[in-house]
Amino acid sequence: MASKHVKEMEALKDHLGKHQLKLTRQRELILNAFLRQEHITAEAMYHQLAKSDPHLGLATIYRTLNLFCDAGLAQARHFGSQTKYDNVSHKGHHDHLICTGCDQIVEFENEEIERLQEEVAIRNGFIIKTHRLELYGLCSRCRH
Amino acid sequence: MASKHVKEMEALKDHLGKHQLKLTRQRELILNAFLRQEHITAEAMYHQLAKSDPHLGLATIYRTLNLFCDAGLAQARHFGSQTKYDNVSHKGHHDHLICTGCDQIVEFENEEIERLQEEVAIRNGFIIKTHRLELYGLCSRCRH
DNA sequence: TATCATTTTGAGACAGCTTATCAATTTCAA
DNA sequence: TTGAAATTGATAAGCTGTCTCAAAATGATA
Repeated sequence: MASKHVKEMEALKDHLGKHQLKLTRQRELILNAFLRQEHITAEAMYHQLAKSDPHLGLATIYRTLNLFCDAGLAQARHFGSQTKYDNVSHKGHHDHLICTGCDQIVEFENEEIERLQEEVAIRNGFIIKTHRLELYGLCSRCRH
Repeated sequence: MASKHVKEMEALKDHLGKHQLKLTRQRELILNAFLRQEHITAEAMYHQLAKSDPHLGLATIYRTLNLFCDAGLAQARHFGSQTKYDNVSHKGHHDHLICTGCDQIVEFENEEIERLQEEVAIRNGFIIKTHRLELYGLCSRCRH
């Protein structure tokens, strides 16, 4: 029954504590559901959780996912008219190649790019927590 | 009076010709305004053009910017709840270092990263038109 | 240049996604 | 246990962007 996501739970509690926020049943519930995903929309999570908790409100899902973003557990990404919430803890960070022709998304990782990002950050006195890299263009099929 | 953006104008005419579309006063007007920007939202362009053309409708701006996307002159990018239209002919991408402590934004460019992005794209059969790279973290002051 | 089928426009209605509102409930420090 | 403060759920409201449609503009053709 106990969650396997102890580290993330601690991170959330830490954030809550630092901001005079409270740990609620809904927040625990949504966190556990969220951590099982790689990325998900609020709407999708709403329907998914409705099976076990029919009275969990959509607004609460949105609020909570945005809270996770503040806490550094999630990252919002806007796609067309929808927002997807990425699970930051999911196997490192993956970047995205996005085809503007067919909306196909290809995920990739590139250590060399990550290393150079780190370098840029250090040069500017920054410590990176997360990043977002999206390459927009046309995939081989959409190029005609 | 004549536009300096001859090449883009030709590209638009070419697209129009191939799709049984017509060249209108509004399309010329919006193209010239658009090409002066690096990126802009439909709303911003609406207000900008309202000064000289009070009766240019917002729907027309949206339709025309989407047309530019189809013609390969523009590229839509979703940013928060808004859509920004990038001027594809504008080269200088600047990427961003964003401090989550004080919201300070530092712009940077890194040719090596750009080169690696290109490499990743090619490996996946993509042709990049634009990209977006944002590094989130803490600046030297906010690190405590 | 006049004709006219076709496309485009402008204005507002409409739709989808997200946030704001607010009374009722829950949390948690004392 | 108590009570101030935060949170929730339901729904209204807000924001972007698209659709509708009558009127106007375009451009191929004569």
